[in-house]
Amino acid sequence: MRLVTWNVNSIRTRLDRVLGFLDRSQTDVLAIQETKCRDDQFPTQAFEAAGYQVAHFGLSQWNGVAIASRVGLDDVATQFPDQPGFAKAIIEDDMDPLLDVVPPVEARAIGATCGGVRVWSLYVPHGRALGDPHYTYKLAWLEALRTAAQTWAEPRGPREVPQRSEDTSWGRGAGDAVALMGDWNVIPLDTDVYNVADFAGKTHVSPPERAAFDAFGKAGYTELTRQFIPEEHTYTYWDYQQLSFPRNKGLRIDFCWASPALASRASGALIDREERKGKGASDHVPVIVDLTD
DNA sequence: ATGGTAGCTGTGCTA
Repeated sequence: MRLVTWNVNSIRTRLDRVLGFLDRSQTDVLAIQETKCRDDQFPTQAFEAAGYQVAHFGLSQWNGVAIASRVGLDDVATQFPDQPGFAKAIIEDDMDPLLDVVPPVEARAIGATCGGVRVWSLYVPHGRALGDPHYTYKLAWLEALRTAAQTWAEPRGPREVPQRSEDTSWGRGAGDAVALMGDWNVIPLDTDVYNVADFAGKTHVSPPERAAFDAFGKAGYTELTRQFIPEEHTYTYWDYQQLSFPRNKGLRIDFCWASPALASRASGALIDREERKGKGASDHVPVIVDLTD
């Protein structure tokens, strides 16, 4: 089975390129970020015509996440447990604080079960600047996700031991097969950026962000693209500005953390750098993970 | 020389 994550930077602008990719890539499940539209604006029919079921969560022109699958799509969730919201949105949306003091959850996470794998399409908050409220939000968001992910990876209780011999998942000794895929907006290693000195004092490389990212590893997850693509200066994103792609001034910020039950099935990973070329490219490229059946 | 790109029901915000 082939899983892919891709920040498309507007699904409506990128629809032809996304459908073209699906047509030639043998993708079974595509986790999409930054659809930049509401649910009623999402091109569901185009995906269905291509043979994919699709679930989308979008509230405005910002963020927006989706999962497209040709191996089933069940039990859709549009937020993870205790996912923080962002307080600034209360002010901007002119909501009555007496009626709703809880910051609204943004459209940054969607989960669905596809072909037996619990897939999450995740768009981690950017952070904007060290000390910005959005930076605090980013760290809280990652911590809440890690807490939830840890429970998903735990071995299941005795009552959930499968009774049917053909269900081999229990034999792997771990919980659900979970794929946490998306744009993590964290540069985990100094060698994941063209020149780390340019990021001094900025987001994406700060020790708290890197610790929040590495915490998934401490929770038992494996980052599959690192496992199969250890080469330094291998990027998944290039800014639109200043000829970043021709100059290969990129960042590695799109990843797939796999629970133990999923990691044991991983057979390879690819970063489709070709998708950054030509007119109308997203600033991110598809990141591909392959699993044995 | 403080620019530059792209997308969004946008005259600014987000990345």
